[in-house]
Amino acid sequence: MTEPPRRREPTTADVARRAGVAKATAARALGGYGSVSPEVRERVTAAARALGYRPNELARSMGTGRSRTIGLVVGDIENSYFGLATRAISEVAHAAGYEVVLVNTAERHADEADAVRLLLDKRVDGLVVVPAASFDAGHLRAACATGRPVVLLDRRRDDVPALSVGVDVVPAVRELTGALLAAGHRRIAYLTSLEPEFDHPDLELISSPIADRLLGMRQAFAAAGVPFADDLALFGAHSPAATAALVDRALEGPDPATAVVSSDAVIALDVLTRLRERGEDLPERLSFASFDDAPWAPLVDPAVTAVQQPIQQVGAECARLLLEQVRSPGDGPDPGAAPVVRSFPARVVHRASIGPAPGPRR
Amino acid sequence: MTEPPRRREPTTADVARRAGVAKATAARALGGYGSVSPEVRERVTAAARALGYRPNELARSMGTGRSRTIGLVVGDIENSYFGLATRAISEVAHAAGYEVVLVNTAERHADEADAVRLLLDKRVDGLVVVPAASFDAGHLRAACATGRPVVLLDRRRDDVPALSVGVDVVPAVRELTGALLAAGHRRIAYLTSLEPEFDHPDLELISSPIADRLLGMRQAFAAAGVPFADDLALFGAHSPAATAALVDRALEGPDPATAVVSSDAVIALDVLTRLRERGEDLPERLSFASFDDAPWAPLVDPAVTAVQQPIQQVGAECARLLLEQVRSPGDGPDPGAAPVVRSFPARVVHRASIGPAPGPRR
DNA sequence: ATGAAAGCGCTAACAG
DNA sequence: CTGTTAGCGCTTTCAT
Repeated sequence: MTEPPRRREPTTADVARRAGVAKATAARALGGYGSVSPEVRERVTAAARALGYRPNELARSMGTGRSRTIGLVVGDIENSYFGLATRAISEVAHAAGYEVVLVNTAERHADEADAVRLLLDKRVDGLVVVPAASFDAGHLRAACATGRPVVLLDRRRDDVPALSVGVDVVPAVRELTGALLAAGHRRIAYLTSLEPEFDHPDLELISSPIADRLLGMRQAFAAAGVPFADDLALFGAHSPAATAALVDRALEGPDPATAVVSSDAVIALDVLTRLRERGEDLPERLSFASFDDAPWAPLVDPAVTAVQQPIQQVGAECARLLLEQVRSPGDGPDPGAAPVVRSFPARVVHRASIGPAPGPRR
Repeated sequence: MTEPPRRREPTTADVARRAGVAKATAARALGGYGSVSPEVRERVTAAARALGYRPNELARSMGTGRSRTIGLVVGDIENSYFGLATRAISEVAHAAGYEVVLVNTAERHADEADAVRLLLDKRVDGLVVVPAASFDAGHLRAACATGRPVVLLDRRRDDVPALSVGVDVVPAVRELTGALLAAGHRRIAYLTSLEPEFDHPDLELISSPIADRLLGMRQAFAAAGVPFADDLALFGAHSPAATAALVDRALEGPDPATAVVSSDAVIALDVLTRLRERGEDLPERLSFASFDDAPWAPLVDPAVTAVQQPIQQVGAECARLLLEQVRSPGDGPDPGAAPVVRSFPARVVHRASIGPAPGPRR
């Protein structure tokens, strides 16, 4: 039934021999370049089929210098936010005949740098990176310097000459915060998984999405003429336990939060779990909202108000822009020019988890 | 600051010239094989650093015949079940110095076949595939025939000489179904996204996980001496609308279901949404359970009883077995031998969504 | 349109 | 230990 497993895979030379033509001719017919007479092409493809020939893409890439592969470096695929982005990117890439090499860095900067280097060594034609929070972007600048296109996903870096595609959350955050302020909340906690070491004046550089969220909150407070106290901007929600501790911190002490906002859907789950454990009354005595409108948000009790971010559009656009550059080399942004940023607007989905601020507790 | 962007990337030859040694010597020092005197090695690495040399992995792979890359073909990464598997696989692979090329097939058989072929053409060292439901596994057999190791994830195929790693759900399904039967349920609906065309005697071949679920249910019914009516095994829950329609079908008619079980967490969300819309009383008048214990399962109301599947372990083991074969070529299973299967047990997490079967409705 | 031959950047086999 | 010489399988001149 099955043909005897050949030790050596057939090459263009084998096909050429069998078809009685020169190696180059066979290669042309097989590779679909140059020109071959219909008759010869037919003979060659027949020989190829008979031999079970398959092109060696490695060799092909070596000759052409293009691998039809793009690299994707993400902090955490199991966060469905990035899962959706990954899906959109690979969809677009695949439609254009490109493959995606995925590297998960667990948000570790060193792994990210290694990944970028290795992908470049593997000669990917372009790179999509979700940069982990870090002061150092040398690896990204180095990547750009190779001349291969790089696109930043979800996070901007002013110090990297690459375009970036993300979500414009500021207006949505303003709206959300405004709604909370209008409901009488003054003490609003914000939880992010970002490490406390990054709670730093250069936050905009280190993690633009977090900076944007904080910026939107500040703007809303300012518009309402309410002083913004950033003692409730809580960093380090990277695990259920850590998040629980931060929730406790927000809800205890002399001037506790009356509303909690989580920076993504993963944290939201941990926050909600902790709030249940504490027996908090939502939305009567405590309000809650989350970034990322997860599919379960409408189903929990109370249904969670969320900032919905069009991450699939972001991913798709990212891939499109990258492939555009991949196809027209030298078209990348000048290392000197201002970084180009494209963003898609987020919107607030109002649900039941926000209520009027309660009177003093107990 | 930044060195002027070189048009041509430096090669071993450039490094060799600058270090005043032969190309092969430089290559040895850089590639970490053969033997070089410490002194020469130092000189070479210095030259490499000065030139900003980076190895061309493509060329390296071409010479060695190994790409240190494995292919991963999955139906749907945005389903966090496979997202977790992907994460585990890439973790293990990465730790072993392997990269992962990911292809999403949207469960389309043709895309899967193309992906497998293309990955082999790109000379991946091995392949992890979650085979989409299909009668035809020719592409997988062809992959095995190349001699490169292939491991099947989550789904078995008796007609493919590859090992497979999955979840043993049968005992858990028996337990879950037994619990429902003990609670008095007789009409239990099961919803799967598998297309109705696959509701076929060869289900075991087409999609072993679905076959297993049905098998476990049948066993539990048999053990309870209750006839199993498979008119409630509902296929085609591939979209919110389709799922809603199936829920309606299960809950209407002369002999409606009193319990619903969904085949995965994505479907669970759609089912719950529809049940809300219909105003069903859970768990008083209707019971519900799901495969995949999603993180939100404890948070919805009522908390969802679920079959928890150790997909991360499965993914990790899959990668381990694959890499083991990758490293010892010729160690793969004989095409003739019985396929090797490794599986990890699922367990039932009992929560509030299952209650006693109600009396007649209305 | 086809053939011959020269690379792509590296590894590998063989001398010295 | 180091240099020389071939490849790996394909693309790409350059002739013819």
